[in-house]
Amino acid sequence: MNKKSATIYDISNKLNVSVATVSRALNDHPRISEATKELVRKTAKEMNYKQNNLAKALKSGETKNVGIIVPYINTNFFSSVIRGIEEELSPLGYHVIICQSHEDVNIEKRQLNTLLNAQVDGIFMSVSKTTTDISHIQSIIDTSNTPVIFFDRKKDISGISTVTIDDYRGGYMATEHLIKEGYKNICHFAGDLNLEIYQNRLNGYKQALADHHLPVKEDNVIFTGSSIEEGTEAIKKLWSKKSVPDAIFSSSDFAALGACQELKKRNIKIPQEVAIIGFSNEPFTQFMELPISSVDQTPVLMGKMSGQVFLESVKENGSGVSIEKKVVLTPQLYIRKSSKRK
Amino acid sequence: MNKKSATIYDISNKLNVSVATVSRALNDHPRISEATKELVRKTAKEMNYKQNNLAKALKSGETKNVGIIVPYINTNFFSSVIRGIEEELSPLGYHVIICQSHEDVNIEKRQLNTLLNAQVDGIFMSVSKTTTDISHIQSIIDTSNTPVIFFDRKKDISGISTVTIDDYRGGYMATEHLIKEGYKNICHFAGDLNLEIYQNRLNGYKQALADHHLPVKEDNVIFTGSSIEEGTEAIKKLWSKKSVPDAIFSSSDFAALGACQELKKRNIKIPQEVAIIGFSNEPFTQFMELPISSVDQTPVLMGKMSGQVFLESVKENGSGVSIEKKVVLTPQLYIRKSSKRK
DNA sequence: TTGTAAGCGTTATCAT
DNA sequence: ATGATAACGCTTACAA
Repeated sequence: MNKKSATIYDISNKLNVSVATVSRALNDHPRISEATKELVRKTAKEMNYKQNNLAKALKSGETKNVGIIVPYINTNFFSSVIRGIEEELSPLGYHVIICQSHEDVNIEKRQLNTLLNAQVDGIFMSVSKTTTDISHIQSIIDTSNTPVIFFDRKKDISGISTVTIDDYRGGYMATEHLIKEGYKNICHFAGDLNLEIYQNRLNGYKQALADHHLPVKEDNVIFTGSSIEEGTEAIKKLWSKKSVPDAIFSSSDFAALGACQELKKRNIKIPQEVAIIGFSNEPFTQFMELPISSVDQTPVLMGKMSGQVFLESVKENGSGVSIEKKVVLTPQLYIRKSSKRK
Repeated sequence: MNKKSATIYDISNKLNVSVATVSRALNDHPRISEATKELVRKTAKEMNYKQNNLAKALKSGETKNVGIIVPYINTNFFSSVIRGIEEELSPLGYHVIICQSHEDVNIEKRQLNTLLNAQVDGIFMSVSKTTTDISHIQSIIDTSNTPVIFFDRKKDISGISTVTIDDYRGGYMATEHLIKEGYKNICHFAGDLNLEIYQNRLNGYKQALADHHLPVKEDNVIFTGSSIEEGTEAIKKLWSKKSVPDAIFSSSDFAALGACQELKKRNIKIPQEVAIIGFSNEPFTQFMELPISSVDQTPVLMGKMSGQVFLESVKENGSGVSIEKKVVLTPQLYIRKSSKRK
């Protein structure tokens, strides 16, 4: 059995018509008689003909593939964004290629090149924590027509569209919620300020305090990563001081979880003595015996919007113009037991 | 600025050498002088030459893309398997294309065709719950050389390699653990028996009971899906009967969680009155205030092994032979508070 | 060591 | 309505 699939030449030979006719018939070209169309389609099916997309792509320049670069794929947030992109683009015949940067700017750089090399029609990315120099991304804009779309973790590069949530507002909402519940000495677990998202959450936190005439103490801002351990460490550090906070707004759900665990160990009651609210609305936050309040980033929607922005820029590319889009989604506050005193 | 990227013809023109020489120089062909190689490489860089992989793929028949079909991407298990595959294959220049079947055999069928159409070098898949008829998969084997690898949720098709965990053993281990902790009336939340994995877990459960001379009661097997709600429903059903179980082995962590919540509502103490153990070792199981025991499926390893099996079959394809591989991984028991009475 | 030219499977531009 | 042929960008057997 020969597993090499049939080409339009094979059909052309069998039917004694030219390849051009076969190609046109298969593409439902208007100036081909219905009779030959029918005949070609029939024999194509008989011969188990499969169109070679590679050849088509080589001609058209479109691969119908898009690339996505994320730090890691197996977190709820990123896999949900990917799901959104896939669901938006798949019905239009696009395929989604996934790459992980492992939070390493050098890998990110390599993945970017390899995607470009794979001739993708567009690239979606969330930059790594170690991405400070952005020349590798800038150069894509300068040297290729491949549209790049940042989602969530963006950098300011002219010509690149972005889809983000309003992290400032998320920080503001979370903090204001704590204030309204009567907490007065609210501290913040801040993330890596190299990323705008963490800067914005921090700024939202500060502004909410200021707007409600509460002092903004630099001592109340603890820099932590996104791990459980760093959450417990932060509590140890805070509780070694003279004055302890009565609420925590953490920019990471995992750090919030670590804080919960450490507070429990110290027999400190949540939310009576200390309130906690996290960020990302990771699935586990709602499953806990003491469910943790959190700010949802609507990741699937973020993916879908990113897909739409890409489609628009593909359309524009044809018409010569290219407009930079900035989509900002509204975060959703999920208030649970960990921050409800009233 | 012209963003159309340079080809080997452009280099060939500029240097007054043939395209063949350029191609060979770029591919480090042994019979090209070091001088010209150097020259070609230099000007290639200057002209910002990027190899067109499409053209290369059209010639070679290899796209260096592989496809993955999973029910959903945004669960810990599947995204972790994907991560494993990506990490194994990415260093060899492969790209990973993701598709979701949404547990629908018709979508699965379409995705399969579209991947084949995209000329992927291999396909990894975990079949959907609704996949009973497998002719669409069988036909790939018959009509193409594209290797297919099943992971986790497999079907018995000759010629297809599989990477799974020993679900039978997983079920046996979990049940035996409960028995050794002194539980005697153990029930099982079984999944959709259309999938082998759930059949095997059920069989492992039954055998463990039999081996320890405990009665296997059909009443103690409740069929549930993988949701929290179905877990709570199962408890309601069980506790409406005259005799209630003192332990639950759930084939799903989510159903186990639902059970925990419902038992707690009824003031039934875990693990004193009832023990619970789940399956999959979802992240949330360890974060809970009452951590749930579970059986880990080593998903990242499963992905890596799948990648290796694929690489082997690519190698074999060249040599004409094709050996069907069956990799079976050992599940890991994670014993936590929810099932420790002693 | 380097050049010529065919071929991978399509689509599109001319003709007819 | 259909055919001949060039082109997409690359690799490679055959020549020189």
